[in-house]
Amino acid sequence: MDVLEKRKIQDCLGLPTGWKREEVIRKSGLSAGKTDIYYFSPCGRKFRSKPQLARFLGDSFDLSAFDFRSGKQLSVGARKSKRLKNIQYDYSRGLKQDASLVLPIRQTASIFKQPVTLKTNHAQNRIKADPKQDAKDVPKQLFWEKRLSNLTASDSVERVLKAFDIPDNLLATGPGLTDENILQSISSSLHLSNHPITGQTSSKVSHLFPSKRRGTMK
DNA sequence: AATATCGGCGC
DNA sequence: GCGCCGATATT
Repeated sequence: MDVLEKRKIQDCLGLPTGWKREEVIRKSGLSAGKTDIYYFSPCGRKFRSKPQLARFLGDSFDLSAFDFRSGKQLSVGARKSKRLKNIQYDYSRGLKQDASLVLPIRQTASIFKQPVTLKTNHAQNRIKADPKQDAKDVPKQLFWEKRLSNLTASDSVERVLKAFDIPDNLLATGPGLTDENILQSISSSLHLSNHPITGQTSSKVSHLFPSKRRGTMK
């Protein structure tokens, strides 16, 4: 791997997942030597200015502290200090919400051992298929809705839309679940099933693990 | 036509 | 001086 490639990869570190920053040096003309900065979103779209980036991300993102040229966040102390040696490397703030586009599918792999019961309707088998039990929902990962955290809706010009406000009588009970997670959870429930959508119906504290297990939104 | 590159306006 | 984006070159 050559030096240039290495440099590019280092530029990627610190940027939100999937985003890439490119530095192009002009090699001819009156402005030879000048460098242009480009960003590429996870879906491959190119951005060549901060306003363009802001238009794409929408109003819910604060890019005021983001320096487009350097790709870094301006630290609060950077104003008066000549020494820019140790800048805070927290770019995840500004672009966080738009990060990777991982589909919200179940990702349980076969390498994770799970109990399996073979069921047949053959007369000699003790365990037969139980229609009631089989109709139950397949198990989901706890707080699987968090997989939707980085997904946002876009309008016709690919501008990210701001999420709806939700009624304040809806409360999340899981760790780190935000209002956006709730909205995404409800939306996906509407999309995936015909069943009525309810909030948490069982006790807040599980009788199995009274001290630990918490409920989540259905 | 789409993309890469440079010019140059305007703050 | 420099960011931004239109103009022009390139594929």
